[in-house]
Amino acid sequence: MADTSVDLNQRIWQVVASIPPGEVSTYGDVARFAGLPGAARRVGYALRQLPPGSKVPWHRVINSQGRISLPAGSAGEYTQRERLEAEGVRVCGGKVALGRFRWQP
DNA sequence: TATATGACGGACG
DNA sequence: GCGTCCGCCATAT
Repeated sequence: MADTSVDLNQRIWQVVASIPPGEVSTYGDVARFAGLPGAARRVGYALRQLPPGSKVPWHRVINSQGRISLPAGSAGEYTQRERLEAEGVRVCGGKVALGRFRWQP
C-alpha cells in the first residue's frame, strides 16, 4: 500500500482542487486528467478516503449524469448540495445545473 | 493468486 | 427520462 496509493490520492485531490469555484466536473474527467482514463471509480474511492476538514473541494465533483452520487438524504449529499449552492451552483432534485468545467474540451 | 467492492460510465430496452 | 446490465480501474480481504 503505500506510496502508490498515497501518491495517487494526492494527484486526484490536486486535480479536484484545480476546479475553479462555481464550476463542477465529473469523476471521469478528473480521472482522465489525473492520468487514469476510465478509472472514474478510483476517483470515488479517493474522495471517500478524503478526511473531513480537508481543503479539497470534493463537492465540485459529480457524476456524468450531472447528479450527486451520494445517497439522497445523507449528510454528504446535503453538504455537497449546500456548498454548491453557496458557490452559485443551482441544484434541483439532486440534479446539478449543467455548465460543468472541462480541462480538455 | 483469486474474489468482492465502490462517491463511475456508457450502452440497452 | 428511467431502470438495468456490463465493463473499467485500483484496493481490500
